[in-house]
Amino acid sequence: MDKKQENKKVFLEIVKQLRALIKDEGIQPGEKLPSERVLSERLNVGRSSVREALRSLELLGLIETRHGGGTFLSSGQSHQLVEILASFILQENKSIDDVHTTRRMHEKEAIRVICSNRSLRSLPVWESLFMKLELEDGIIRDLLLRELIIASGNRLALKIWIQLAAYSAVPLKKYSTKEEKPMLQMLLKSMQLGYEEEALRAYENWIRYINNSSS
Amino acid sequence: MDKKQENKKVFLEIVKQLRALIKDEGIQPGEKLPSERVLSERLNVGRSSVREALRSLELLGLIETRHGGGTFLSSGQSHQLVEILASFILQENKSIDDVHTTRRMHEKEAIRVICSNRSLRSLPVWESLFMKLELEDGIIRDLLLRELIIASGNRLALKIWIQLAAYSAVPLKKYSTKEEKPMLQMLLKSMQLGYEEEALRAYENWIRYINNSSS
DNA sequence: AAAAGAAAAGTGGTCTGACCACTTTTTATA
DNA sequence: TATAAAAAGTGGTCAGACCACTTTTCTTTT
Repeated sequence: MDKKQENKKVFLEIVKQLRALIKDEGIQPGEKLPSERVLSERLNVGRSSVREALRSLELLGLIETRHGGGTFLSSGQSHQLVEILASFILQENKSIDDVHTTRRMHEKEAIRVICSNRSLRSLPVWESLFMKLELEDGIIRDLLLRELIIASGNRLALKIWIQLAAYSAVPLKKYSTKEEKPMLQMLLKSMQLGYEEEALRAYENWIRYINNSSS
Repeated sequence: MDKKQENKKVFLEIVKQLRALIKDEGIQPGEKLPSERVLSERLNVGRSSVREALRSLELLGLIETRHGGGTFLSSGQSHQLVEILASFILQENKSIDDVHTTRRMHEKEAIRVICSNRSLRSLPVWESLFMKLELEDGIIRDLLLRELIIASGNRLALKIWIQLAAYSAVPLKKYSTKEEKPMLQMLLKSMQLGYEEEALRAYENWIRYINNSSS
């Protein structure tokens, strides 16, 4: 009775073999994969089966496809996944708020992590951003936030954050305004000094400002 | 020069149409979708194209397929996505730590949210869990954590957390031991009273205990 | 010889038809 | 009525064909 339910799913097997091939071949992100016809021959399966596997990986954002050009291992982030999630999983209205909230959670956590770690606090990138704020008119908001996530050292969190950011991106006003400068400076300085509460407060103020100014 | 780069991707168009069809038809989770051949006819595309779209949705866990039986709207959550993430995205060793860290971040954030909201603090589920701790030998650890995430009200965070929890699940010792009881009681009580710092401290202690006892 | 243009080869995108394996439904039989 | 057999329905896979687009190669022109 207790049948083991041998999960056959040949289609998933191809995905697995593709992964092995990529590893064995040492294909790096951005590089080209063998053509569908070659893969079909190499794996001893039909081309349509190969395509079904490739299409799935494409939806996940793991590969990129150029008509007439070839198939490539994805280098950067993708927004396919988030679009699908958006349309299928997140059907309710509240979902957009959730994306926003979750995104902010990652950012706050990154600030906490950085504040509590001395070597992260003294990363040269903060001083660099501080200077940039002083010299230039504004900086790209997401750029600063991405640096925070990167510095926190959690690559999975970065992956997730990129997806969330891609979805909740604000079309207008990507650059910070003059009004934001003191808040951002406060955030960076507090962080460099390890003042967690003040850094978070500055962050909250900033986000509040962004939300109000965009509405 | 500023070409809009009209994203054509016919393959994604089919996914979109499938979604519309599901909505229009009012197909509920667990129910059957039209057959591939019918879909092919209905959407005016080849069967192979339909399959490519379906395979992608299957990999995402949004549909389930039974050989000879049909295609069904997925009811519960799936673990395909997490497996793919595990094998493709999370290749490094550090990645397991990242999953753990990210998961804990979600849990901590949930605690913060609950503590800072009066109606969430006074949810009957906490008292119920408190009682259960008193009466029974132990409770399922993830059960309590899931309640936290659910209560925090962020459905996206819940989705993500479920995936992370599925991946980082500890095989042994799913149930809490006697030693954990005071920590959990402390966590619940602090939370009910809105003592954020104490709740977080209790949580940290508990997690630390779990990590030590499982290693 | 170098540059420009044209042809060829390579590659993904899609469709059709066929056959197999499995499940569900219908029909025929005991 | 119950059981068994046949049929229909459905997903799984493959092969071939054609199209659209890109890259490479070759030819022509300057």
